[in-house]
Amino acid sequence: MDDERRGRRQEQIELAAYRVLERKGFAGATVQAIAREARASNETLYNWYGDKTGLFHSLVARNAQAVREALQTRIALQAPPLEALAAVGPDLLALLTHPRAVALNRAAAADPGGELAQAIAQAGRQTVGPLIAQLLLEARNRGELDFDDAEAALALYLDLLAGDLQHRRVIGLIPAPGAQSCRSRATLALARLHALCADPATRP
Amino acid sequence: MDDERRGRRQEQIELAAYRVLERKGFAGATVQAIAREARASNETLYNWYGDKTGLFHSLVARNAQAVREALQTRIALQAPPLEALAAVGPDLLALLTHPRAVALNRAAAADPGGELAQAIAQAGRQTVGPLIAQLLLEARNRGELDFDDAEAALALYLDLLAGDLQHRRVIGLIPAPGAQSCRSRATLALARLHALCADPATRP
DNA sequence: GGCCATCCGTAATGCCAGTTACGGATTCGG
DNA sequence: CCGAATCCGTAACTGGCATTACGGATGGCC
Repeated sequence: MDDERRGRRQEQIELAAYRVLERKGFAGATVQAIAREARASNETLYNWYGDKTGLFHSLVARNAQAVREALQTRIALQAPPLEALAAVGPDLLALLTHPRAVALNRAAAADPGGELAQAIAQAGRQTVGPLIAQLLLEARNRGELDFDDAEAALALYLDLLAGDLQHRRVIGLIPAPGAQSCRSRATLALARLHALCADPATRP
Repeated sequence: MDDERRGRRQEQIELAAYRVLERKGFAGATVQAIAREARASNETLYNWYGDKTGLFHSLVARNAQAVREALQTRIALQAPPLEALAAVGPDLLALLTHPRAVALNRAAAADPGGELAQAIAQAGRQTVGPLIAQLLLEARNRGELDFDDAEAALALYLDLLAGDLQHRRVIGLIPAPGAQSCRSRATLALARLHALCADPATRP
């Protein structure tokens, strides 16, 4: 089997794994259940991923890649940074609260070894953070936003955008917000970021 | 065994359970491990709590009670509501990110039945929400804060205070913030809430 | 075509955890 | 004091899961 065929087969397997994970949760996402859903054998999965943790590592990485591409695609459609941020905010919120992301975060919370958390942290540093921070810096360069510390500005924006929604999704307290809810929350977050940046006492 | 003795014994058992949960995580907090730590027998635990989920239900409830009492004690020491809020903010943030709260939230994330999530939600409705909302309403009554919707004001305050800290704690991305960090974050959250309430465009 | 590597479907192995059961010790109530 | 209930420490039972193994089918290479 050449690399391309194997890549396609792995995608099939990993999409099957997401389905099982979202339907049955981490406890129900046994290697047997995933193998059955993917019509693959245990042996193949262990040969290709090493062990169960290795398989979940790949699930985290693939999802992060998908998130990054979705955000980059949305950002590429807009020229001014604040317009891009206004456009990408709802998308980002929807992705953060999506059943797949929630299921992966739940797996990390349940993972005794802490490895999935590491994988999620690493993926986040290459995904959401830099993209949004770049937009914030460009807006500052154009004099449209004022802040001293880009990291703090990014953190404030995410607090206003998502707040504790991810937490409540992961614990299972709320359903995913709808598209309208994501839009209005993102709009309000941007307005509030703008207002707080304008005042030296509250500026990040 | 009379009720009072049994109550004291149950507290011992539940404190032992917290220790095991915080040390070993949900996967490691087996009924056997908890029984050993508490020097109790399986049979007693099953007689008193029904099953493992029942035991964890009690852990959630006991922690919520402790949180409520800690907040009420802190609030009772202050007279004006904004001063009370300034005093209770750091405490609240420390409690939300405390290893015990994190361990219980992790258990809820890992719990396939969703029952612990329900217990946590129920506890939250009787704990943090009403206490803080009461302070916000009193501040509004004194003309010190302006908002249209108390629920939205409460949500904004919590977003500014805790943001995604709980989420990152539960997933295992960050250690608990120190006391100084809780204080400065709580102070900034209150200043930002004040600023956003003063502007009709950003007011909750 | 033949040989080898790999994948699939299935079975087997070993370990673990939730739960129940048991004998002896302790406590409680009459 | 005696009998019953309950707790403690320990063992047993059952089922499930991660992982490994196996026979047959498939695909690739010479």
